[in-house]
Amino acid sequence: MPTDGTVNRERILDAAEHLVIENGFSATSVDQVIKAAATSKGAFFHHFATKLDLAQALTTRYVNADLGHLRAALQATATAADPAERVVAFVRHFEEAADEMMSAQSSCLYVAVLTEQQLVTNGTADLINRAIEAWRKEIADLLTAAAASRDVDLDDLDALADHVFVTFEGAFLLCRSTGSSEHMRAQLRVLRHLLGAVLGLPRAERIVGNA
Amino acid sequence: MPTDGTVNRERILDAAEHLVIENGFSATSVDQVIKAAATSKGAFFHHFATKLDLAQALTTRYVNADLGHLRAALQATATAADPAERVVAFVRHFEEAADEMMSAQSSCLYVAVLTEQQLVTNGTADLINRAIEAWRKEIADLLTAAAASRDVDLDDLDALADHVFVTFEGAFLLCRSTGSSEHMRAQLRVLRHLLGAVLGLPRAERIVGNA
DNA sequence: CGTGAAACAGACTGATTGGTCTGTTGTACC
DNA sequence: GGTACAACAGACCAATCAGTCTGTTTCACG
Repeated sequence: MPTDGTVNRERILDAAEHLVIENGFSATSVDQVIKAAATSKGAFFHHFATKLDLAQALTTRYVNADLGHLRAALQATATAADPAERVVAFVRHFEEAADEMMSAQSSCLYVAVLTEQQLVTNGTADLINRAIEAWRKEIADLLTAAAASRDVDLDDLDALADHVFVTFEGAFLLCRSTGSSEHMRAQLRVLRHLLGAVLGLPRAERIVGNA
Repeated sequence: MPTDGTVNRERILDAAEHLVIENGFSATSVDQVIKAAATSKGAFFHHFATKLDLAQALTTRYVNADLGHLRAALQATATAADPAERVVAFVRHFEEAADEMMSAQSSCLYVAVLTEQQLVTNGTADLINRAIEAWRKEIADLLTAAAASRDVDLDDLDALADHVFVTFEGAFLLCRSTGSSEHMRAQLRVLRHLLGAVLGLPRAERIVGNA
């Protein structure tokens, strides 16, 4: 093999991810990506057959990172004694990382992908669905344990679990529109309070100890 | 005046709104809009100076419709006796309209606009911000009344009010990704339960009477 | 040391893009 | 009935687009 191509490929993906999140997929031209990655057309189409291929590769990598964050949060809260408190700690974990996350990216790649029907139908949305299902499953498990230990009845567990994803994506859009990134942390905090309330946690435990 | 131009202008906006929500703004060409509206290039650029002008006009109209829905929901629940129950009724109002809304549009124009930085910086996002602020203000008022009547302490009212917008937008994305529109109603239902819980409504009132 | 293939570089191409320009048509008003 | 102007229609244009093609460099392996 000649020089390791994966290095340049990652550089292209880095540049493309930033541009696509910032401007959208169709609004980002291959030439722009090439320029930002300081590479050439030959290199780009050596690594990606078409521009749609780039979207797939981009999303695959992003989904994997996303699932990494999910696993990290599960691991960080695995030691929690009470299942309901673990749910709260799980959300707080992202709350504490919110500002750093928002300074690294102004929005979410999922938003850019799901905006364009061509990316939804070409299979890129399926990659995102895998992430959505993973979040749903893991959070539903956390909620099941919490509901059981507190003896509360949560009538649509999957939908409640999905609400975490919904909050993330909605908060990303709120941040974009207003131009202020602090909404992410604020919305995660709201989510934490709401989940605490529905799980019957005492108010003091919900309010105190903010990130 | 010759034949009323506003009729054709509205036809162009209708066609553009559908295409932009479905495919995104940059992925929608002026030629596509012209074809869908069964009109000509001359007509298009007679009504809109540039393509970005179309985005502004599109968003202005969409925001006004959005604010109309907000006002309608406020009016429909104005008769509610208890302020906390009005909050729940307010959300249920959208819950009942969710399926119809999702069959009319597969996503939200706000998502398409906020995806592209060029639209955020050119002032189109400011139009959306007006809508966001209106929702925040009205819902914060509802929540203030509800919190007072129930003697509960909601520590960040604006953020909690914003969570309604966040839920809508996040649910739109969830629907797009999964391809199933029922998530909108489900997420609004989750929102209703969560708000009911944080306002201290008895569980029976939260669960019973689903849309 | 030669050879084959991966990893580029960049000139080139046909199609599409947003936008312009030159008309033509309809009609309100004098 | 002339005239002025809004409301179109559609040919046209330069720029940009995704993608191709022909080379050149680099290196593992025999």
